[in-house]
Amino acid sequence: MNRKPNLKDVAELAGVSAITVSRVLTHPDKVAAKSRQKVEQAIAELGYIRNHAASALASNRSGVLAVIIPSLSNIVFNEVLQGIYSAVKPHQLQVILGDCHYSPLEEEKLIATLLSQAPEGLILTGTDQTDYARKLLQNAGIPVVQLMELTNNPIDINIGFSHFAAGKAMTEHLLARGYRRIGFLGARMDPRTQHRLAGFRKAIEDWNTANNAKNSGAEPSSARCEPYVVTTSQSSSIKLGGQLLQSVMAESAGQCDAVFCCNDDLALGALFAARQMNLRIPADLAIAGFNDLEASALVDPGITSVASPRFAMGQQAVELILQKASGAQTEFSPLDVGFSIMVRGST
Amino acid sequence: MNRKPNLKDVAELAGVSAITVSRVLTHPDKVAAKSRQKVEQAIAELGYIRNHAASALASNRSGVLAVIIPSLSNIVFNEVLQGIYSAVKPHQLQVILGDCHYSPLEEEKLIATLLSQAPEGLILTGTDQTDYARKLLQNAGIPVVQLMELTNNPIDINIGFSHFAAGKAMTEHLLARGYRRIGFLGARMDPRTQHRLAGFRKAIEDWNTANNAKNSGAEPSSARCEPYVVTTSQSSSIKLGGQLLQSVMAESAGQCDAVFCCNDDLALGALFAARQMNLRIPADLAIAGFNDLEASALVDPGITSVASPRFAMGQQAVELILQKASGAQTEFSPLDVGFSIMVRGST
DNA sequence: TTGAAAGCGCTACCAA
DNA sequence: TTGGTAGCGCTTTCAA
Repeated sequence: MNRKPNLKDVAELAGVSAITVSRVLTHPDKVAAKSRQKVEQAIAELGYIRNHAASALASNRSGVLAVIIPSLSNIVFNEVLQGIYSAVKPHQLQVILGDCHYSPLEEEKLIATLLSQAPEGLILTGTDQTDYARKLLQNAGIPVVQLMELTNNPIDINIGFSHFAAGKAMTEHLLARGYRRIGFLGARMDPRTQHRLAGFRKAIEDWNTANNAKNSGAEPSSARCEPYVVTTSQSSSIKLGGQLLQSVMAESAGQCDAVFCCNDDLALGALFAARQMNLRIPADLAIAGFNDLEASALVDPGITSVASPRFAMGQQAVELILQKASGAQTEFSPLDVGFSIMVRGST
Repeated sequence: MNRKPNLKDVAELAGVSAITVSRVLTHPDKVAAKSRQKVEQAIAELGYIRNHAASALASNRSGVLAVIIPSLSNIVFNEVLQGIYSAVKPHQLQVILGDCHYSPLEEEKLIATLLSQAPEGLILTGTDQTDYARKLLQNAGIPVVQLMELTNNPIDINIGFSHFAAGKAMTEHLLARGYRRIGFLGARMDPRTQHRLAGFRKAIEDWNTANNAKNSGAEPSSARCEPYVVTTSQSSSIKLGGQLLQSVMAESAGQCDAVFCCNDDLALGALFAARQMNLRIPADLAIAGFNDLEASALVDPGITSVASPRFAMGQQAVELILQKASGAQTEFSPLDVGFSIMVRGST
């Protein structure tokens, strides 16, 4: 026989019926030890591998979890993925992964494609899906997680933290440290980056308001905090961080005394460039980042950054999907996993 | 109607037969424009999504490409993945990805699992599969790529470069620069790392032999090159690079004048640690790495490193799989993509 | 604990 | 260009 063996072949060899073989594969404990042994031996002998498509069709369970991330090159999503894989492991689930390159339209297409696999659940990054994508997902009848970021209008399950609050908190940290001419370096400007920028602006606005109130009458100009915002749609890289630092220095006529980088890649690039410009850090220039990458803690000085539980978010996403899929009627209000500011020498 | 619409529903609504709808989905050009339009409208109206399992079962084509990498956290494999995804895009293929954590046994299990999806092809990292895994793959009757590394006994298609040659070439570079007390810092010690180490040893052995021949009679000890090898099975990280540098300095009683790190993470860590030890680079200590990460070019001094075409390897793997799957009888001898040494300030 | 029959939703094959 | 028929390999349901 040359074709691949199927259930029936195994059954014949083992001297049982096909369904018994099927049971050995899915509920081994519901089969008598004797039969099970015979079946297992037949499987080994034939090198039988169960046909997933047939199994999925008959059982209406695909055993597939779909995941869409915005970028394969950004290590941040790798950590989320690791969490997802670690949580998936004990359950018989395969992950199919899509990369939407930060594009909601690509994401929409991917969703349509991935849904045809009838996944048990779907994990998305961010909360900015197209209307059509939302509709597709609502009709799909499977648990959906929007990860990394919070929204008050989730499709289904929502796990993340407020990038606005994080951006605001980091800016407040810089203000508290006495920096008053603060630059914001932003690349790619995806929604989460924009929220960080909004938080940055709000913190400065609040500070200026509060400060004006105190010093009313006095010359306000010297007491104001001056924001310098430099952004680009280019995708983020270490190198770009150095370039953006030069831009902000040019724009501020060298007055900028701190930069808040929308991620740690930019921050590292800014740090390297600042060294070459002979700026002392943090005396001449403070540098803050976002994501708390390993390198940020190890460069000298260490870069102050925003940490968030990425691995745990990935795990939670899987767990909540499985809970929901198994019919638990728990209410999943948006789940805020929080963030923390890792203060280091750069600020 | 509450259940999900199927082909038949679409067919009825469009006033055609089921098979015509199927054709619209797979070979739209083989259907009259008029019918096609009706069908497409019906699909949109019902929000129909084709059942992949049924399609795969009936057609015996899964539309799935299986990929196994040793680590999700190592950015090196991300670049390979990006190549794979970019090549897969124009073809209707979904990627299912497994992470075997550098373990051949986990890899074997993953192979068995992934094969049940009847993938059109399978991409593996490295050439160190278990015997059972090899047997599974040989019986699977699908194109298999072993990527990243060369072997003279490939399972099927083999694309990569010689890590031995690269390790040797880098060491020769250090020797040519005049370094004589060279350390090798190795972490995780997967097969490719071991080949790099073997290349390191060979280069030094060759050099000592050649040198002995020239200076026969003279005091050989001062003319010998001294290798210091420090390895650990811990997984690689920037931080670990600093620790290993300290070990090699301790072991060599501070005599070590160059370190070849098995990857750039270690090299970065070594660089940061060397700075804190007030070592001038490359005067007091040369540092060489492997993989040519972005940061290696941007730190000061830049880290000399081995570059390889990772993105292109991923692409090629997909392309050769598709070629082979479509019956092209090309002979695929191991494909050496080569490497290059990026010389920078650190050496 | 085991088995027989039916059918999941789609596509290959052939015929019109 | 279109359609009818059959069947992919498995699991569900029900009965023994």
